[in-house]
Amino acid sequence: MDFDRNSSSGYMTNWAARLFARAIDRRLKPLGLSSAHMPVFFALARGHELSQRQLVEAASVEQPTMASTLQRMDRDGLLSKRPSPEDRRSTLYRLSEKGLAMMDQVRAAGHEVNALALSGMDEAEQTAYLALLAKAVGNLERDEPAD
Amino acid sequence: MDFDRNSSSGYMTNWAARLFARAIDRRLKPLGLSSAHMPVFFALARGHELSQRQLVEAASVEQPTMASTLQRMDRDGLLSKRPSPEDRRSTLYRLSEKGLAMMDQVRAAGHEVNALALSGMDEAEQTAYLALLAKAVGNLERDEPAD
DNA sequence: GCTATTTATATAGCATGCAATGCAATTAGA
DNA sequence: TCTAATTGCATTGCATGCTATATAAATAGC
Repeated sequence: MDFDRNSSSGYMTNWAARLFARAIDRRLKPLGLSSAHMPVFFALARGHELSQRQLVEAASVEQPTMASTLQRMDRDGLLSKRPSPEDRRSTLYRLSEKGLAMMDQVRAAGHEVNALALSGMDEAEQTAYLALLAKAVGNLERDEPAD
Repeated sequence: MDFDRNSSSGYMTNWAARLFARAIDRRLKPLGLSSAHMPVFFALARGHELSQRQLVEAASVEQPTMASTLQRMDRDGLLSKRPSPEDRRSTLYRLSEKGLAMMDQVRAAGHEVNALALSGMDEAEQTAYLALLAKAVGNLERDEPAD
């Protein structure tokens, strides 16, 4: 029996994730933004100020990934930084005026794509979709090497 | 109301997909393989010979993505190529002996990670997981620009 | 048969993500 | 207080994925 991609949860999850990212990217591209910026935007909503470490937690990506995302966002004028007054190793990040001005559109793109992806599912199915993903995430996290 | 990542289907799908890939990569790394190789392996199972175009279809990635995946696999001795006798633009790919010898382990890694991710779900939930992903994929594909 | 279109692939350039490593500042333990 | 461990971050190097573009071969329309 061959491996049928449509019966592989890993393959289907990966495929859906790439389509999600592309759908977001098409909508945010006119703003010079992309899907990787979204967790940073939401974490820094309403003027919140966070360290790189806190942003790593918020986005569940590895530290070097967040480091380069922040570098690009800073390069593009989306962020404002200052050294942490508490810890000389650490930098605190906020959204710049330019970044804050894009928040509504970022939020709208997220809602639009989520709604599109879930269209045709009833309330129970949408809830199940999130619950099953959360279950898979929990299962797979137990396979991750200890922190 | 803030954006809660656990309530965003896009965020959760992306997160699960990254965990899937990492779980696969940890298992295949000793073989010098990774998750991106899997759809190529399965498409070329049992000595099947396919063009780049057919592999693009099988993996649902864009053509330049498949081109560089095949380049790396060829570099690593996993493939055997020959010009298509039918079409002078096209190259046909097969798994090399070395590649074929890894097939069982690739398959095992796939099954193991799928089983892990779905553990704790009953039969109906596992079916629902795949069906809901398929639904989301279908919805998001309708958002893709015309081919 | 000749031109226009389509198709198969290649390439450039970039973003995103990872593991591995190194360094400096902080904290814990004796 | 002094050393050892931990923590926060930067950097390197690479794979994977995308869009945009180019080129050659094949096909279609006339």
